[in-house]
Parts: sequence; C-alpha cells; structure tokens
Amino acid sequence: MSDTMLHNEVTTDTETQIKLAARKIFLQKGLAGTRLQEIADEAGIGRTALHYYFRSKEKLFAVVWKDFFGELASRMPDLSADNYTIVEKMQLFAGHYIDDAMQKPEVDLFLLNEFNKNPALFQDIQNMLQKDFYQYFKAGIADAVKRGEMKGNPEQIFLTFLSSCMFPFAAMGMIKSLLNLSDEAYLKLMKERKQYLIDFLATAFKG
Amino acid sequence: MSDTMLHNEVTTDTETQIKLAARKIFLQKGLAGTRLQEIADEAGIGRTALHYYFRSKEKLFAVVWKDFFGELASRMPDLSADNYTIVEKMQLFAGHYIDDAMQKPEVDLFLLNEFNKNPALFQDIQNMLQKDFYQYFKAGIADAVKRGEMKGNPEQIFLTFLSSCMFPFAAMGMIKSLLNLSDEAYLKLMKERKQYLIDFLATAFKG
DNA sequence: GTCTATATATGGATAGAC
DNA sequence: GTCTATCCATATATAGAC
Repeated sequence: MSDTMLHNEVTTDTETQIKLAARKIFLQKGLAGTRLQEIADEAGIGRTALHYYFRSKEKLFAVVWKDFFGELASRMPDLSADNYTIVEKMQLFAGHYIDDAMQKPEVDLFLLNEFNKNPALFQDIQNMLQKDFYQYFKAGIADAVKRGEMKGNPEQIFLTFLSSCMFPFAAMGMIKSLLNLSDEAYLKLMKERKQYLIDFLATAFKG
Repeated sequence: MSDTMLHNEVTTDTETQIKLAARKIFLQKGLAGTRLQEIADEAGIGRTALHYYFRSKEKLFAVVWKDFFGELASRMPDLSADNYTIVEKMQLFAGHYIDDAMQKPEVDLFLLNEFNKNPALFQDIQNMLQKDFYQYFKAGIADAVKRGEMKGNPEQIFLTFLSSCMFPFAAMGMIKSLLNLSDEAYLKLMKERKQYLIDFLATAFKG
C-alpha cells in the first residue's frame, strides 16, 4: 500500500497475469471447457481469488474476448487504397491471415466454436472489424463479377475464399491425422500455403 | 421377463433410445461439453441408469462414435469406376457431401473438435473411409498435375478442395452472423452451393 | 485491497434395491 | 435384468479473514 506503488505497476501485475492465463486456456478449451482452476494455476494464484478480480467466469471471458478481438484486427491489412484490384486485396488478406494464424493456430477453431454456441458474442464486436470486412469483400467481388472478371455468386466466392484461409487452421488436428503430419510438417505445409494461396487466388474465380 | 418378450424388441428399446439421445447431444456439445443428465433427459431415463447400459461416458461415446462413422461413409460416393476424371470425382464427392451435410450440419464442427482434442480417435476408424479417402484423391490430383491438367502442390489442392466442402458447414454459426442469415437463408445458400461448387471445381485448379 | 475458508451445486460412478 | 439411493470428486460462487 505504499504510495510508491501507485502508478508504477507494470504489465506483470496480478490482473494482467490472470488475463494472459485466461486467454491461453479459453483459446485452448473454449468457454464451456475451461475450468477456473486451470486459469488460476496458469496465473499462479489461488482458485477462488479469481472472483475478486473478475466477478464470474462469464465476466472474465467477456473481458478476454474483447481484448482478443481488438488484436485480431491485425489479420485485416490496410486495404483502403483504391489502387488495388479486389483480387490483389484478397491476396493481401490471405497472406496476412496465414502469417498471423501460424503464430496462433488455435484461434480459428476457437472462433468457430464460440460463434456457433453464442451468436450474441457477435453483437459485442459489430463495431470492430467483422461486419465491414464481409461487406467490403462482397462489394468488391460483386463489382468484379459485373465486369466479367469473376464468375459466380459473390457470396459463394467469398465463402470459398474465407474457407481457403481459415479451414486449414480450424481443422489443424484433423489435417495432422489425415495427412499424417508432425507439428513441424504441418507448420511447413501452412508456410508453403501462403504462396500457394496467393497464386491460387490470382485465377481461381475467373471461371 | 416373460418369454414372449425375448427376441421381439424393436428399435425403440431403452438401449436404442439412449444411443439416439447420446448421438444428438454429443453432436451438439462434443464429448467434454456433454452432461450425462442431458442424455438421460433426452432419452427419458434416470441419470445414473445410463451406467447400467454403458459403463461410462467414454464407453457410450465410443459406441456412438463408431456408429456415427459407419454412417458417414455415405458422404463418400462410389468412385471406383475408372471412367471418371479426378475433377469429376471431386465434383461427385462435393455434391454428395453437401447433400448429406445439409441433413446434419452440426457434424462438421463436431469432427473438427473431436479430432483436435483426441487424435487417438483417428486410430479407431483407420480401417473405414478416411485414410483411403485422402490417399485416393491425392494420387489422382498428383497424376493430373503431372499431366499438366492441374497446377500446384497436390496437398494444397486437396486442402482447398476439402475446405470448400467442409468449412461452410463447420462455420455455420459464424457465417449466419457474418452474412446476417436466418436458418432458412443459410440452408438456401448451402443448397445453391452444391451447383456453385460443381462449376467451381471444373476449372479452379487449372491454374 | 487482497486472498482464503467455506457453501452450494453438479458431474460421474458404484453398490445394491427391487 | 433394470433402475435408484448414495458416494465422492470437482465446479463455481460467496462471505468473511487478514
């Protein structure tokens, strides 16, 4: 309680430790699968002390979820410049996405699960990147279709595009089993996938 | 205990009821997320009575998992005939896959989760469809690449192919939120996707 | 303000009633 | 053979100790 501690706390204070621990466990196990005990152990704190800092498991999850989503914006490169074609923007996005996902491959399946179980979570982040992200690409794709540069329903094209980025990470466990890959071999495959996807996107939707 | 009941039991006996209930709940919630109470309620039986029919939760899951996988073989059309090109085989598979997945769209995310959490589950079904399924398509794609009919790494092509079939169902919740779709609109989009994918696969990997 | 002892609920499994 | 009363472990949350 000394005055000297008042505004000097670094990012290693208890509250931050808890947030980091919670983030790690929630990402691995999801909301329902996470036990507060695990978070407490990871944070090096007593189990019930968590309730002092965050009233409940749901409250803690809500905080982590918001932090987490702000950070996810890094998967969205700056596409505001008009001197890119929609295909180039898709290539840019795919490249950024894979670079980022390779650092935290658990994120993709986590997102699918939490959105699936709790659609309300989407409301929380409407103002962040998601809604714009879809409308942005859909409009660009629709334009390209009109000009005859792409073939097919813009919604379907968008889904195929998103699938090709997200699925290989969301399905990490299945892919490792199915293709019989070690952790290293899997990461190598994902690294190769960056260039593959950029090449693929250049022509895939021309029809 | 009368003799008349011995071999006459239909598929509505308690054991079958439990299996059906377990299948439904496990698919929705996964192994870890499922509470035996829910299965018991769904089956109209006491909670602890489950232990009489199936010794433990894991045993019950194992039974359901096997049944479930046998049934999944329906997503694999007969591709043995040699008079199909690999592209035609991919189109056939995609069509069957979407028809089947529309009947039970929870299956895809369930599979991703269970394979991710428990790689050992894969061993159980090695003799069924999966291993062959991958090697089969990979070999066909590699041949097409050699002949110059396709461009790119066969593994990446396979991943993109699988992504385009599986992801739209695995990400159902996210897609409904992101595209702002009702249940009906989502199913309509998936129905359209069948023809879209068949058209897409015809040219997507030509490079 | 920070954390712990304790309460309450719920999950799964066993032993044994009918 | 079928199901229930009960046990034990674990989960979250509160009240209160320091």
